[in-house]
Amino acid sequence: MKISSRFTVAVHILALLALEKNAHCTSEWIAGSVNTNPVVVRRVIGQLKKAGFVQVRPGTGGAFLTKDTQEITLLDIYRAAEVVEGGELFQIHEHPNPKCPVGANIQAVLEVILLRAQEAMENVLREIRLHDIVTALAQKIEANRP
Amino acid sequence: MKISSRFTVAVHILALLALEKNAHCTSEWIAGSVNTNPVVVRRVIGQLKKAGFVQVRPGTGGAFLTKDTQEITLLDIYRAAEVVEGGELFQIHEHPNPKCPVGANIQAVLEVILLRAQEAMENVLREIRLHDIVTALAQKIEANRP
DNA sequence: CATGTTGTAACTACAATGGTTACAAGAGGA
DNA sequence: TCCTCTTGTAACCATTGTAGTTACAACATG
Repeated sequence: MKISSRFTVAVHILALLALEKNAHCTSEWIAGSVNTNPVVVRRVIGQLKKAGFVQVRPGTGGAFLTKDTQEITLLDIYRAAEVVEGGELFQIHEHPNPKCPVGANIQAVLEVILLRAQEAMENVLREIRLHDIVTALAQKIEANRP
Repeated sequence: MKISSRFTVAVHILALLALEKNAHCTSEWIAGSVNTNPVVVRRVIGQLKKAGFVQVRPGTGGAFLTKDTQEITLLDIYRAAEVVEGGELFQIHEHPNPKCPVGANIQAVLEVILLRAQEAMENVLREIRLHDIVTALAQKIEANRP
């Protein structure tokens, strides 16, 4: 099972808000860029609000960033999107037989190793900031200009 | 969504085969240690067979390792268990709007970063061998002896 | 030949995902 | 004031993966 696309959708949304500061970023408009349903966008934005990354103008609508793009790492977004329950990437099979020497100890042995693997992945995400994404996007956009 | 416990079940099974070389390791017996259904065990063993890590005695039954525990890394087992389709950990949302500058470029930008994160995780798994698991288990078993 | 095991199919229950419709509530403009 | 637009949320749906279960033909060995 892959990590839910909620994460990359969240990154997409935040990058959009950063690059289109002056647009009226409604869920409908954002959904047009992501190519999904406005409600899906609102759900993700709800999580980004909870994380304190964005706000939404009441009534008239439109989301905007409330943090500097340097202050948001991909790991922050990953956590905000809640794509892995409890933050634990690996699922260790539960209730192995405690009367079997292997069953009694396998969990403890695996736990430390798999946590290390998870942290290695998260450390890469921690090193990337929204600012880096936006910069890379701006470069590509510039390069593709006719 | 977490990574399927098929992976840790596979590690459990292989460790069991390594530590209990002389036992008659039927799917029923293994299932007793993992605490699951024999058919679940047979399915995982089927994948481990495909990967060339084990064989099963025809007729009489019982699985056994066909590789040295030093030759099997956790990454090998992870791949054999096929816990993430296509080997790609992150799912990038498909078909963003190519007419939007962000939509047209976000996939390319994310792809390289997320692949890097995935590889960091896999590199940790690659460093651990079944032998290390078995050694750690043996130590814990010894320590817990009354 | 009887026994025990495997491999596989088929079915189930359950959960997460992503999409969709619907609608009350709120803010601002005409 | 009323109309319009947007949001937040609930509810529902189809799809998919997971993990467990039953059932059974095929097969080797004692």
